[in-house]
Amino acid sequence: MINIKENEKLNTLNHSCAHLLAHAVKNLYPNAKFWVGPVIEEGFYYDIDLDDESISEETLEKISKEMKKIAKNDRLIKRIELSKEEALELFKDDPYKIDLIENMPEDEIISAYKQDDFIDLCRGPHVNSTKLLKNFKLLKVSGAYYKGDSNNKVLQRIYGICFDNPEDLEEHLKELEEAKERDHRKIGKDLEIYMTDDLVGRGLPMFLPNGYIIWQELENYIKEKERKLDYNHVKTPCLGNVELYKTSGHWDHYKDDMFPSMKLDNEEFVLRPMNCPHHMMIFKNKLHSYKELPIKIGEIAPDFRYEASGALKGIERARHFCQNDAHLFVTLDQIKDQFKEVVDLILEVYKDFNITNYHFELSLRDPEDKVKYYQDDKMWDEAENMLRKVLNGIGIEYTEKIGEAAFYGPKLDVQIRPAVGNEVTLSTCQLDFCLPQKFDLTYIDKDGEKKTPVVIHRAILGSLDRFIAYLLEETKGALPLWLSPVQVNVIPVNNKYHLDYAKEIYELLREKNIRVNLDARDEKLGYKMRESVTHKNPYALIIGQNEVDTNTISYRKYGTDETVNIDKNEFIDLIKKQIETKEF
RNA sequence: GCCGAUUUAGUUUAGUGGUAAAACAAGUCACUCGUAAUGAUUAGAUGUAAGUUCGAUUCUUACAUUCGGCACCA
Repeated sequence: MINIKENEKLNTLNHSCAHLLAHAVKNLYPNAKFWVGPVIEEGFYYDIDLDDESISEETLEKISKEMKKIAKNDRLIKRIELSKEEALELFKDDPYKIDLIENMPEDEIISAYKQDDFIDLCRGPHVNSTKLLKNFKLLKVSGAYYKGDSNNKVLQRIYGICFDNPEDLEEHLKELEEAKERDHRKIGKDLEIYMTDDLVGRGLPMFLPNGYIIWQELENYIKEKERKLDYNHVKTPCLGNVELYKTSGHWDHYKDDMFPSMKLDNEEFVLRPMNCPHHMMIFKNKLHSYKELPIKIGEIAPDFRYEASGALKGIERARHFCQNDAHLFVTLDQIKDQFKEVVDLILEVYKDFNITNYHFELSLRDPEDKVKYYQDDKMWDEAENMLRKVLNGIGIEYTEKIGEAAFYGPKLDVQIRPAVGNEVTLSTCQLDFCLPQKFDLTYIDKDGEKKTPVVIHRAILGSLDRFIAYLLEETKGALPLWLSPVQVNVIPVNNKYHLDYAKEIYELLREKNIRVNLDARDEKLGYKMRESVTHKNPYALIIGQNEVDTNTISYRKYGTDETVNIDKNEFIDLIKKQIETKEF
């Protein structure tokens, strides 16, 4: 997908198109006031204040027509330079522009661009005529909070994109349509991976047999990796006493995002939103020597969060999800190695799944934010610097994000972009000096003194739910053999003559623990082949007279159209090997 | 949660202020078939609750769902 922002030519074009949009809106809504209209990766948008009026998708058509009309008239786009004082005078009726201008440095030369009678404050640059702005499309309209703050007024945001020729525009629109086909919500429904139901509840997806096979394979896969690294897996309850979360600090920070508490007898419980406190208590269950550290406690743990209704998205973000969670209890000296071990594990897993389209973000606190973050500057500086050092040592590229840290510590996040929508975090690794203190965790050091361990929180597959969403989108539902719900689909050519032999093959594969389906329906081969392909079964076995006569099988691999005739056992060896190596 | 849209059969979609149309899937029957759809046939639907109306699936309102964004994301 093209990145408009980073393409110099298209960036300018889209920027000018945003002005064209504003111009058209001004013509149609003389009272409209304009906030900002930046270029983004996906094109451009403009935030507009229409008082109490809001723009519907129908209105978008009208605006689009008006834009075309202006563009056709070939207006010159002229740059005007102003002093701050002049700018304030020129835009005196527009509080949004005043806001922008007032935040500019005193001596800056302020520029504005004029086309016809429409003038807008802008740094530029722009194309020099509106006639170049022909190949655009207004994509969507939405509300957006002024300055991104949900306490502020909602402005109307219109998104669009502009190209310099109609072919590219059409190509882009086609790509957007194709992305919808890749959406895990569509694939998840088509391939019966998961379902939802209003009666069960909003944001509570249920994994169907196909989905749960993928789930179990992933669970086995990651647990095996973790066992090799001396993780110990535990199983803890999905709810906990409110006091547990008051102790950790989560209650103060997140109580509104948790399912409300339940009071019973003399206790008050909540469904747990994360697992750290439970694992802290497991560490605390007995006295530890420095010799035991690092202690690694892992769990495939179900969590519950009362996500805002607008945030829900299939199995990518739901109100119930299952984390591939672990907490590493380490000494100060071990942080570096253990953190590196986690990052290496992430990289190894990504290689196994052929995940290449991701980037690292180092999420730091915002030192100005005295509410969200646990207040201990020394602790934070120490943790953040240590992370930087480790990351630079490993030599991975990352971008620093201020104000994105957890309340208890900085973290390294791995971000990926789903088929539709915003970037999401897939994996995370967090450094925490805070919770061990709050829970008063200790170990006995070499010198016989009690010391507080440091905790590394980490999730490699993130949540299994989200990871499956990602896999479905990346593979378009054509999962690798080892993850496929049905690995081999056996199709007799003619039930009357070939069903017995097909059954024999079916049983043989089943005995070898291969997930096999026998399509014994009284249908034509073509019909059953078609279904095998639309269900994205990795292998279709064709069993007809040739195969019966020679005691062989014929297979067709998904994505190819050639049929291979092969000995039964040879075929079993072939796919067994593919499954074992987890070929992707 | 906010702004906007959305909701018709198991699924995908059509349509209407007066009997709701189709495809696929499902059932039955016939066909006995070599690599993406054999034919016939049967059954199956207007999210919920109010309102307007002689009459509402269609219009209005509320609620719910889903979608596109915004905000949020331990």
